[in-house]
Amino acid sequence: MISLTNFFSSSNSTIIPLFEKVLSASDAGRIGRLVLPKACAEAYFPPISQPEGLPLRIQDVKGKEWVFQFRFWPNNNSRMYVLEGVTPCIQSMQLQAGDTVTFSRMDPEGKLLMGFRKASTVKITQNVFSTEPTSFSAMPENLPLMSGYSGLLQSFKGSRESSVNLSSKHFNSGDFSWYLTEKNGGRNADGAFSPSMPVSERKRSRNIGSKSKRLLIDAHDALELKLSWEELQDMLRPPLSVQPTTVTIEDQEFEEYEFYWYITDPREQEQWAQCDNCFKWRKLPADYLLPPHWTCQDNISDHSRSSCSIPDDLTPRELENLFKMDKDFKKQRSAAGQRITQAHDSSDLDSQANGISIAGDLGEPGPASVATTTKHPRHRPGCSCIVCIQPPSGKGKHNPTCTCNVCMTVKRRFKTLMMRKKKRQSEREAELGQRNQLMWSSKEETEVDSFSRPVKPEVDPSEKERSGSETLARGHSSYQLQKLPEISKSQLDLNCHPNREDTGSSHISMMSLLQQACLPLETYLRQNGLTSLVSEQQGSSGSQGLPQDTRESDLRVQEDLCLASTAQEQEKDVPKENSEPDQTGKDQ
DNA sequence: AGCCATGCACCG
DNA sequence: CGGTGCATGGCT
Repeated sequence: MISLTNFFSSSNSTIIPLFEKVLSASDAGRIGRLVLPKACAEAYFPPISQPEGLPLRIQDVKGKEWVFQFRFWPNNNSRMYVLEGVTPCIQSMQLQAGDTVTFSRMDPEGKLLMGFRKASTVKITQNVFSTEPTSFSAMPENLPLMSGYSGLLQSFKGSRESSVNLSSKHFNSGDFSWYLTEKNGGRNADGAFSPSMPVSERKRSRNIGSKSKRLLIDAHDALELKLSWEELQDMLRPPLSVQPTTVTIEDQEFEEYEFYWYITDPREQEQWAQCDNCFKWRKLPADYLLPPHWTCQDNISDHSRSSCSIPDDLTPRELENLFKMDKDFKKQRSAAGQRITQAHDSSDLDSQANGISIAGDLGEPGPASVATTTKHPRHRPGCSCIVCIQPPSGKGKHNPTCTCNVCMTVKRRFKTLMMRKKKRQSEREAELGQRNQLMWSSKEETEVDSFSRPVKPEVDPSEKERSGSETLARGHSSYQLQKLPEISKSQLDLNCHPNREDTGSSHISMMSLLQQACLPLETYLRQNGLTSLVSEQQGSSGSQGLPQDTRESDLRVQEDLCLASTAQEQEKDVPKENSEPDQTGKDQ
């Protein structure tokens, strides 16, 4: 079983997916030469000026280290980059033409890693690097990494029993640490391979090639790549040994697991759970797997709050913030979903087949993808309906009367949230009635509007560093928070499309509530602390000056949490270099 | 026009 | 004859 604590524990290594290559017949053939996409080779492998190149040490998924000769041939006025001596490696992986090899780098060591993906199956075919604790960066370096990253994610999913760290702290865009691989030369490769190249592979390989053209995108854009927690949820699956209960409702299949799996923000140390009896919120360790039915008595982690008679851990203000975050978060989430969709090259069959949703380049336009989520055939990456959010690969629609764990949890939490919201609203109205009767009609709206102004003129210096794409997402923050009466009157729709709510209708979906209920409340509720954290990390960047009580500030932090915190870290770690397109990979 | 899969000549 | 380096041509 996955331990999220371990999953997100501190590790000093981060895996940076680099690129992938669909093996051609030539690549998989007995010649032992793997043609590298030129852009990938120049971007991610050490620069070579001589055709002889240099040996590259690359560790495969089993931990075995291979040494390939990375070199090029003059070709016309250009170069053809190849890896020589790949045959034994490809043999050991039992790869053939059409299969995909992925290249990654483990930082800060700079160690090169390679994985693979079989073309014949969408299923998991490999284990992730098993020799030592590793981690995935939550932020691939740039867009073309997507497919490679998906391969790694697939790798990860194949090793769900192991502890893998997801960390973005050590990401260092543009920093190529090749010294290790270059210093350790020597070839140990030879052998043969049996090719069986499907005709279609040509086209697929070309797709990879076309993607590689985007390798050298602005490094700043690369910083915008990140993996949202929703997509992280995609990575989390119950162990294979866990068999879901399959239920068919309205011709749709459901998978229900005993536990409702959900992931918490690793940057948070807690999650929130609500008592089934008293509806109080309790703070729980982040790695606690919340069962569908939970009461204060189950709060074994904090005996001082293991009784319904003990006051709520959740303060009214926190709850208030939670609601105010809702709409904005949906906007952000929707925008992220679109970016995910854009990031999916529609011609990349493998990526589609994998259904890996990765928040990719935020600004680069791309062809609309037809890729669906792994959760629901009609949904798309970024969809945040209950089906797609449901971590354990839930399928199909949940109808309003569904009593599955997920729905029950959401409904329960929704109920309590509604109660609290109503209570708070009535309190406020009563208070306002004493002050000014004229405020009756638009109290809530006024309050909301005061919190939902578009981006302030004064901008956090750190935000100025961000790309326009993120600014765009940020600009979507002019949200319209649903008002409680509308929520109350609305039909709960577990399958509402996220975008649909942005139309401003009174329609409210369970999706938004699920976001509140399923995602760690700490993410929403600890803005101040996180704001402080950001301030600390950025030192004298000036963000400390932001009033922590400002909702917009909170909202930005909220967005940062979901989309930009890693980028902030990058900016902190590499303040200058990352603002320029990376040229280190260029040939000298 | 550039990339890349693959053909093929040359060389040991 | 197999490996190496380069050339060719399809494809985008």
